[in-house]
Amino acid sequence: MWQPTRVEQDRLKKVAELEALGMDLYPARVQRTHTTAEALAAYQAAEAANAENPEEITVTVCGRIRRANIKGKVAFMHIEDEHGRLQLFFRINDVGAEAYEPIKQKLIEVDDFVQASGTMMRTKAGEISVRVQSYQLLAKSLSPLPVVKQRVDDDGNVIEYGEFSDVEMRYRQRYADLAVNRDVREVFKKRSKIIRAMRNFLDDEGFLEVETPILQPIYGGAAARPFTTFHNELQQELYLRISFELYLKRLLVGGYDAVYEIGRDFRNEGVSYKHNPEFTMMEFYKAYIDYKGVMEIVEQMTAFIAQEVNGSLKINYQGEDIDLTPPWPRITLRDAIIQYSGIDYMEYRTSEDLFEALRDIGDEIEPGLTWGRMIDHLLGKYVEPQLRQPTFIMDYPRDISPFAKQVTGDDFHVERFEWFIAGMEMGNAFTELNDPRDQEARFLEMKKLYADEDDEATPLDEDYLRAMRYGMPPSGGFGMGVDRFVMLLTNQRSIRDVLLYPHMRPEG
RNA sequence: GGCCCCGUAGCUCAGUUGGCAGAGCACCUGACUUUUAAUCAGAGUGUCGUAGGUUCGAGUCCUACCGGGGUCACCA
Repeated sequence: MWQPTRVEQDRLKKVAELEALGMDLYPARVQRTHTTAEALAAYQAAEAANAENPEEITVTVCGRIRRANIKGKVAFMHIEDEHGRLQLFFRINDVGAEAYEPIKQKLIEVDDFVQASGTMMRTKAGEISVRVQSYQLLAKSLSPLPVVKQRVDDDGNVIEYGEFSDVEMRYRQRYADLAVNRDVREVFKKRSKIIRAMRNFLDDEGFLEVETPILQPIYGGAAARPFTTFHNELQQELYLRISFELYLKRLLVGGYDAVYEIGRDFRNEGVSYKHNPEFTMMEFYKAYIDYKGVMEIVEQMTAFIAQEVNGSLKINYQGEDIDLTPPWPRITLRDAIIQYSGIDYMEYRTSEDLFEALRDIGDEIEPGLTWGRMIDHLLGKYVEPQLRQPTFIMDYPRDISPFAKQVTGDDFHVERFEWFIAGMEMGNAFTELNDPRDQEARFLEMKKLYADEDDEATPLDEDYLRAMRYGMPPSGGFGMGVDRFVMLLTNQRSIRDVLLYPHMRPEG
C-alpha cells in the first residue's frame, strides 16, 4: 500500500489543481516531430548554412523535465529523451498568461513529461533552445526521482552534482536508476550492441540461430543444480535448463552443420559478483571442427565484437589493461597448474595421493573429492585468478568432462578448454564426444562417481543416447557466459550491473 | 551457510564520552522577462531498518531478526 511522502502529498495537491483547470494529466494523443538530438542537429545545420540569420525551424519535442528554472515571467527547462537533452525557453509573452500560470506555480515541474512546440533559437548565453509557443503535459509524475544535478562543461562532458548510488534501491527500482543515471542507460545500450554483434558474427559464419526448450524433463550438459517446477495438467516434474548443450547437439544429428542459441540458463547456486541464478548463455556447435577450431572462432568472434562495440581490441577493465588481440596463449591445464601451484598432478594419479600433495603445500582442501574435482580446485584456486589476459586452458581430467572426446592415447585427459579473462571463466568448449557407447559409459561413470551427492546429480539422458546412435559428425562445441563478457566490455565490476533486473531477496 | 562492514530527511552524508535530531542539494513560501549546479530572502519536512534489553536517559551500548555490500564456502 502506497503511503505518500510529504513531497508526494504536495504533488497530489498539484494534481487536483491541474484537474481543476481542466487539464488532462495523462493524455492518449501525442505529437513529436523531432527528438531532442534531431532538433539540435537541425538548428546547427541551419546555422552552418547561414550563421547570421538561420532558417526558422519549427519543432514539437517531447521528454521528461529534468531541470526547471522559473525566473518570474520567463522559465527555462531541460527536457530529456533517450537521445539527449534540450532546453525549453518559456516566456509569458509567447505562451500567454493563462498557459504560463501552471509553470509559474510549479504545477508542471521536474519529472513530468511534456510536449512543447516552438521555433529553434539560441539564448543570450548561447544554448540552443526551443522558444515555446505552446506546450502540453504528457504525464504527471507523482513521485520525485532522486536529484542529480548535471552540468555540461566546455568539452561536452556531463558533470554530475549529487548522486543516486544506493545499490539496493538502484537494483530494486531499476527504472529510477535508469531515469537518473545516464551512464547506466549506456551500459545496457552497449549490452544490446554486444549481443547484436555476436549474432551478426555467427550468422555471417554460417551458424543457424535456434531455440530449444527451457522447461526440460531431464537437465544436463553442465555441472549445476537445477530449479524444479511442475506442469499441473500433465502432472509432470520439470527442470529449468542448466545448459543448451544436449538439445543443440541433437540438431547436428539432424543435419545442421552449425547452430547457436543465445538465451537464459538457470542454476540453483550461490549468488556473487559473477553469479546470478538466471544468466545469459551463448552456445554454438559446429560440425567438422575440433576444439582447436573452436578456439579460432572464439578469438575471431571476440575481436569482431570488441571492434564493433568499442572500436578497439584493447580494453581497460577495472584499472587493468587487457589486450584481446588474437591469437591467445594456449596452455595445458597440467602445465598451468604446475606453473601456479607447483603440483604436477600426473605424479599423483589417485585421489588419495593428490589429496596428500595438496595438504603438503598447505591447502586445506576437504577430503573425499574425486581426482578430477581436486584438479578443478587447483585450477580455481591457483590458476584462474592469475589469468588476466585472454587465455585458453586446455586438456581437462576425464571425470569432470563427460561430453568431451578423449585426447588420443591419453586415458586421463579429454579435449576440452576453458577461456579466461581478468581472472574470470568466460567460456567452456569441447571436441564433442560422438561415440554413443563411450557416452553411455561416461553417464554411468558419472553416476557412480557422484552417486552419494545430490540425488540425480547426473541424470542419464536416454533420448540423447538414442540421438547419438544415429550418428553425430565430429564437432566442436562452445558455451560462454554472455553477462561476464558484457561486464568486461562495459567495465562493470558486478554481474548485477549488466543485468537490468538482478535477482534480489523479497522486499521486507 | 561462516566471518567482516553498512542501514539516520526525497538524494548524498555527519552525528563526540549515552544528554533537545544535523548539513548540502531537493521540496515548500516569496522576489526576479535570456537562466543553466540560476540567484536572493524565509521555513527542517524524521517510525534514526525492525523487535526486545541495559540505563534516570539510547541514533550511540547489548541480543535477535530483516535487507544490502564484501569475503570464504558451494558451483562433478
